[in-house]
Amino acid sequence: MSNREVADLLAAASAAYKIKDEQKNKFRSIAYDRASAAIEHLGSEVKDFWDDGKLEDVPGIGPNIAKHLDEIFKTGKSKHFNKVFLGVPPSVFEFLKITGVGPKKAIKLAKELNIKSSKGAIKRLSKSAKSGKIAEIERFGEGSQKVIAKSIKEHEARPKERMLISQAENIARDVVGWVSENKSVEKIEVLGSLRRRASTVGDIDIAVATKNPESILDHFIEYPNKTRTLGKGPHKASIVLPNNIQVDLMATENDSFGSLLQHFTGSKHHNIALREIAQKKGLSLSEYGIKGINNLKFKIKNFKDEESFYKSLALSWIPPELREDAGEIEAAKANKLPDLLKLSDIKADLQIHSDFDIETSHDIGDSSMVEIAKKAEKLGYQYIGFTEHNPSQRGHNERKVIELIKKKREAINRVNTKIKIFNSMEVDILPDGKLAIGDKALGELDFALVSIHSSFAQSRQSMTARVLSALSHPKVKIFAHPTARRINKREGVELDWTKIFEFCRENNRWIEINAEPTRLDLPDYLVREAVKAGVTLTLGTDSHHVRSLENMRYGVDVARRGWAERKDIINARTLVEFEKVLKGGE
DNA sequence: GCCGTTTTCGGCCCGACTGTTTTCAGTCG
Repeated sequence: MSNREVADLLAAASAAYKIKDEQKNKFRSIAYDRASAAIEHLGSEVKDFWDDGKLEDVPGIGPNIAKHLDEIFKTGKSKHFNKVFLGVPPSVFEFLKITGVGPKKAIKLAKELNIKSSKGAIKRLSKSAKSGKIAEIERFGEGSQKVIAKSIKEHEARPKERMLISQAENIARDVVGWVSENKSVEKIEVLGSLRRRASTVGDIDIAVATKNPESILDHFIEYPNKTRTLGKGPHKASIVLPNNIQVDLMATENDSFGSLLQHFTGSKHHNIALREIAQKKGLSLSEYGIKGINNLKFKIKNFKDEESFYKSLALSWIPPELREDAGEIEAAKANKLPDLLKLSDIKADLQIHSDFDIETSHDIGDSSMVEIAKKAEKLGYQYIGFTEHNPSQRGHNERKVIELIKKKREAINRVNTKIKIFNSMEVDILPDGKLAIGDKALGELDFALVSIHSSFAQSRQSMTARVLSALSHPKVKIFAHPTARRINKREGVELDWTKIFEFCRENNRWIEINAEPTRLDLPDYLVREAVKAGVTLTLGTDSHHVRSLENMRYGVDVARRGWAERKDIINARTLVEFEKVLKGGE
């Protein structure tokens, strides 16, 4: 069972408790919700925790939930959950997928409309909305009926998919441009997961400092590209853009903008953890500031910036990338936050494809070596690696491959540049773990990257053996886009990361953080594990065009979210240092 | 059902917005 499936199961149990218990035991429902969220945000597989008998190490999972999950992992069934779901029509869990419908409304709809089966439940609900039956239900009405009909349409049109960070940036830039046309904007910032630099973004959150929130919100909901307005109050409004993209805007006075930044940046779990800390100190936290819980004389305290906000809780300022309630609050308390990698630390790009025709069966780049070298100089790099794909296996014996590599070296030598260019190559890891070019050809390279481009579905065990076999060759230094995932398109391969990380640490192999926005691979949660394991990482843009060299910042985002510091990154080292490691390696 | 730097019992984050009523429950972030 995947983390997603376990999280869904626990969330369904939470909903079932809400329906059955009424107010009697609402904290049990909350506990299941928290356990569900904990697993959803868990870095590693919850099944691995179970394998090690450490389910209760997951915060939010206690003896009871652990016992129930144990039964599921062992037998695939659970008497407990069957009992929890008993008496709740399966249609309810379909209805919960619709925005605006929670457990209470879902059960009412199921009962009053007599829709019990999950099969076709949403279709039948849609019919009931059209025939006006929903409006007849007590405490529903014409308004609710309309909203439900609209939400069903959106649900059916496109299941909500998270955007790539690069897409979200573009959309946010447009909306910010529009809102900024209003003259009462004093400050405007994009917050939420985009500010935390998450690899994918769900909703776009924008905060505005202003003396006139009403005028801002009125202007905001007139955004020309919107498909509808979800809601609008005195401080907040939400609109929907094409492809079901939601944009939330919140406006406040300048003197509490710091609190607003903090609140709207999240993450939700980070904020909840902060509020729990505040509560123990007799304080209450909100987007408006901090106030006393039982002390009416204690006036709300405003914060102009985030530093003073965190300081008032005896915490050092926490970089947004770390705000996931994954240990950053404890580290801030102990003044032990990492000194995160910065874009300006990067001295090289170690995955670039030029237009040199290496006669590969994969794709080649669009830009010349000269263009790329010039751009790299502009970015302040000291060295780069050209890593075109290996020549196609068909029609190239080793002699021909060597010829091509030599020809490429001559081309590199003709580039007039101050930076050092390494003659490298991205070599396929074949299904059996062998490399796509021979030993002598590999010997001609300065170093090689290896990566998986076929047979993605191998078992964890054989995939791990396959990769370790490829990494064992002395010329291989980099394991590129290691999970081979394509965001929203292809899941990553299964690997025993503990073994991979250990091998790389012991044998001086570097694991890539591929900065291409559709990959961002190694993913942030595995970067965190790699850093903990003492593995050295490398950043590469996988550029096939000169302008993609700018994507390096997305790779830096991922590194930062994985708590990586300058010392963890090979291409944050100077050329002299890099060459020393390259030689000393093997 | 979970959890502990005042607790193994007694708490459990905070506020906005909507629709339906007329003071609030439900949902969301």
